[in-house]
This record gives sequence, structure tokens and C-alpha cells, in this order.
Amino acid sequence: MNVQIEIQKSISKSLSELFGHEVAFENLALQPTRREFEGTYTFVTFPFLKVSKKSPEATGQLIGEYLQSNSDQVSDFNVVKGFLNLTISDGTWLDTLKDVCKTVNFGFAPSNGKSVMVEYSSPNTNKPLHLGHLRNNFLGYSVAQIYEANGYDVTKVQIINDRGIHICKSMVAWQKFGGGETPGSSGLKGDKLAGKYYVKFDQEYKKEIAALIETGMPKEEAEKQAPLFLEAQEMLRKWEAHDKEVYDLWTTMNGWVYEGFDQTYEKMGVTFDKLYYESKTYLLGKEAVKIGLEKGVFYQKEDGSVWIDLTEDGLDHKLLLRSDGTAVYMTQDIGTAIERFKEFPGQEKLVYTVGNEQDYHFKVLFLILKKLGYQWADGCYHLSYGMVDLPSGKMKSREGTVVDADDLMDEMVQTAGDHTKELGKIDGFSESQARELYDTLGLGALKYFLLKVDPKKRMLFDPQESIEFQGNTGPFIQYTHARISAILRRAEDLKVDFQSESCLDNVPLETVEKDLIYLISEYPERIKSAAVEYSPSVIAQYCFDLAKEYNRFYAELSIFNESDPDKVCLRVKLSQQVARTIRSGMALLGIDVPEKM
RNA sequence: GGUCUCAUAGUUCAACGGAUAGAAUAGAAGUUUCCUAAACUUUAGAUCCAGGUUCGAUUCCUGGUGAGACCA
Repeated sequence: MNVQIEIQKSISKSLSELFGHEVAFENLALQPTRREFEGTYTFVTFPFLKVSKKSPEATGQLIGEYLQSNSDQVSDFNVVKGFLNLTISDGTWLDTLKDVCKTVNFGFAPSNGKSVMVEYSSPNTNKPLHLGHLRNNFLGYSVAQIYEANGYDVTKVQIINDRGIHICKSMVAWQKFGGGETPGSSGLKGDKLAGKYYVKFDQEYKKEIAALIETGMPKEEAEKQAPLFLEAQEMLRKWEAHDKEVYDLWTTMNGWVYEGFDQTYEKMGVTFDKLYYESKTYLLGKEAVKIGLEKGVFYQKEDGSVWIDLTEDGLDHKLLLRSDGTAVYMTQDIGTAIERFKEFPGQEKLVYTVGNEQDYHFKVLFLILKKLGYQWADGCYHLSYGMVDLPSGKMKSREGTVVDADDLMDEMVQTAGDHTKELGKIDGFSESQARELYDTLGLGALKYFLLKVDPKKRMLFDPQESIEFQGNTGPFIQYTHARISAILRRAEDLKVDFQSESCLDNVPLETVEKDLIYLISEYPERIKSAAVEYSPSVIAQYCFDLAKEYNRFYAELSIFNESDPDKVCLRVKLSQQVARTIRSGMALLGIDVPEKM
């Protein structure tokens, strides 16, 4: 039973019987009553004054009276202007709590037989992952988890950008300056090694340009004539011609990078079900372009290049195939999407977790897919997220102001460890237990910090603040869970029978407890709405609310401890639910919760 | 130049078109016989500007200003 829906239905009935006005109950908005007022749910009557033909107060009074006598849930009400505040009966709260207790997999829906695909990460193989990738991965992974909790069958994918001129740059630099260095010989992670030579290329390339300008060559020409640049271009040509030597080098270096990435993903706690490689998909899509041409969706210019005219949709003309017949990003994205739906038919959604600098690209991509006649194009969604800024400004790889993902995670864990030791919280922990705790805390802090902000908004990452363990942070919520676990252990020691149904009966409820039951029972609804809006931030906020509410409750409990055991019994029962709810909420976000700390 | 996004306490973030705009931090003042003080309580502090839409606007529309992204 869902209290909110029951009340919505009752209101719908009241509108029909009192005023002869028919409204579907889903369309009747109920909101939580503000703390200053008496009540749990508030119904705004302003929009219905036209049908009631009465003042706001009289309208609220009528509906309130109707609900009080006709609804099992509403025990009382009050009217303030156009706001009808409804008080829910204690019995309803107790029933709700019992209901929640009985639900085994609370917060998780059974399989609905539908499937979705979520893409995230999708890095280049010429440099290591950075802070932006962390936001991307955590978002994508959370969304996948949220879908799973909603009963979907989820396929997690990424497309690895493993070809192109930028990869060749690393390769050229390694060949010329590497001296045969390998991850094994240098002790560097594979992705770090590739990144090192990508930077090296840029440095040497700049030197060459400077030298050429010195000889009187204009800057633009120097950039195109620098020997290193020509070599990289030549390497790309050889790669495309499947030159054995180049291909071997490419395979080797990418292999190193993948080993490095795997370590990073493992530390982050994200996984993938299927990997796509651009080297295998970059030729896809040409066929689709041909079909589009035949259908007249696309048009060809005299030079042979293929375009689509999107001016009617408020966009511009977009290139789909160059005059020399080579593909552009758009071409391969069209091909890859088609391929994915061939391979995994019947997906309800395909979510692309990609930064908002690609907003335009995806708008065009989805429009093209639709114009090509693919029904599933409507299910394509760009989960667009804003850039992560640093207090010092924007991250720029060329200026070396990039925050490396591995370094950052290590730093977070390190700080968590230092802080925990300082507080003397780990007495009696083994070395490995302590390390696990630091990992949980450090990464939990990082994940929560990156997920609590609305994805589409640009956010500021302050390393100092992210490491804070107070306020609206992951560790605060984790800590709350650990405290609840401690209470439950204590209750078991005292042999409190919190499993018995009877301990819930005839106990007067405190306001605090109703708030808690309200929050807990609302939980699945929040997940449902989050899955529609793709908002891990909704769940993050929810977990924090719950933890905060619980801490308030905890403060009362301390004062209250000595009174009669029935009440303690109910509170323990609540603790159990709070713990369970926090745990599942954090699980959706991909954040671990320790039992002890 | 064209298109898109964002703008809220000192700071970082909230708010299906609803009540006196919430939190968290930093500031000020308190609370430890207690299942963990990594906590709690009290206090002060904000909607970029100008119009419009309506019972009612942080939210929707128009025009500015500022920040950012994309496209040539």
C-alpha cells in the first residue's frame, strides 16, 4: 500500500462527488507539508477554485471533511488559505512500517522484462583517466544500478577511442624517444606510460615548430610541416593500411593502456558487460549513409561529400561523409547505434553518458537516426553532464592542470586513513580491515561528492572540501549506517525481540518516527522518479535526508532510553529499516557502507 | 557571428508554478554519566537586472548583463 497514492485517489473521488469534477489521481499533486505546519501531506486547492466556485478556505474545508470521513488514512486536517494540510493516522504509519518490514528486497523492483543499455567512460587510449572521467563513470554506473533496481535488464557498455591521429602521436613519440621502455621496465602503469609519450610528443612538436618559425616559416605552415607531425600522419596512413609493424606497435601499446585502465576501473568499482572499440566500428555507418542517400534523407554535394539538411529542425547542415569517402564521428556513431540495436534488439533505452560539449552532436545524431526511420531512436538519451572545474579554474591537459583519477583516488583513501587513525577509530582492526575501511571511506567520499550535484550542472571540485567528512558527504551517511548497525548489535545482546509483530502495536508514535517512516516509505517512489530523470543526485539527497533525520532521532533516543521497553522495541525496528534503506540507496550509487567504523 | 547551457546565503549545493526560498559548510553561542562528539541544539545570512504571463514566478516567456560550451 502506498499512502500517497491512496490519498490521491480519495481526493480524486472527493472532487468528483463534491464538485462533479473528474481528475485522474496521478495528476493531483501532493507535497510534503512544511515543517511549520501541522500535517504530512499538503494539497493545494487554488487550481480547483474554478470548479468548486468557493473561496480557497471553504474549498479546503469541504475536501478535508470529505477525506476525514471517507479516507482510512486521513485522521485530521487543517486549512491555511489554499493549502489543505492532511494529517495521517498513527495506524497508517504502523501499517506502512509493517509493510516495509515485510518487503524483502525493499527499494528494488522485480524484473519487468525490459532492457536498457547504458554507455559510459569511453576514454581515449592515449592518456590516463582524469577527474572528468570519474564523474562520467560514477554517473553512468549509478544510472545503470538505478535501472537495475527498477527491474530492467541492463547492459553496460563503453566505446573505446583506440584509433586516430592522437594515438599515433603517442606511438611516434614512444618509438623515437622511448628507448624500448615498457610498463614492466619503468614501473609505470600502462596508461600513464602512453600518456607520458603523448605529452612528450607535444613538447618535441612545439620545439620543431619553434625551430621552423625561426627559419621564417609562417606558424600555420610550420604546424603542418613539422617532421613529427608528418610522421604521425604517415603512421595513421600505415595503420589504416594495416601495416604489420605499425599494427603490432599499436596492439602492444593499447594492451598496456587497457591493463592500466582495468586497474583504475577496479579501484572505482565500475564494470562493463561489453566493450566496443572504435578501430572496429569506425567503418560502420557508411552503409547507413548510402541507404539514407537512396531514401533522400541525405544529399550529395558535387565534390562527393554527403550531408544532411537539418535547417527545418532549427539546426544546420551536417557533414556525414567526406568527399574522399572517409567517415566522420557522426558516421561511425550512426553505425554503432544501429549495430547495438541489431546485437541487442528490443532495448527500451540507450543512454549515452557523455559530457555536455557534445550536446549538439547527440541532438543531430538522434535526429538523423529518427529520419532514417529507426523507431528506437526515440529511446536514445544523452545523459549530459557538466564539466568539473577546479578552484584554480578549468582543467587543461596541455597546461598540466589535470587531476589524475588514480592520484585522486589514492589521495582520498590516504586522507581517510590519516583522519581515521587520528581519531583512534580503528582499535582492534586488522591491517586488511583497516585498509578496506579507508578504501570504503575515501572512495565513498569521492563518489558521493561527484554524484550529489545535478548532472547537467557544471560543478566545482575542491580537493580540500571533498575530503571533508562532515555535512552533506558520503562519510556522514556511512557513519550513520555504522551507528545503526551498532544499535542493532546492542539490541541483539539485550535480546530485544524486534522481530515480533506485537512490539509495533499500541505504541504512541513520536513526530520524529513518523518523519522517518514517511521518508523510508517514500523511498521506492524516489528511485522510480530518479530512473526517469536519470538523477543519482535525487538518491544522494535522499540518503542524506535519511541520515540527518536519523541522527536527530538518535539524539532523542539517548534521552529516552530508560522508559518502557516497548518503545525501545519500536525504535530498534525503525533502526533496522533505516539501515536497510541507507544501504540500498548507497548501493544504487555504487557506494559501499561499512558495518563498523 | 550563429546555437545551446548555467546564474540562489561568504562558499558548495537544493527547491513537479505554491505557504515565511531549504540544506551543508564557514561565522557566533551552547550540549559529553549515554548504543561512537566523524554527533546534536540555538543564532545570523541569498533568488544577476528590466519587463511580461496569473490567484501565485527562483521556476514559464521576451530583452539585457555575466560565465561556459559547441559550430565555422
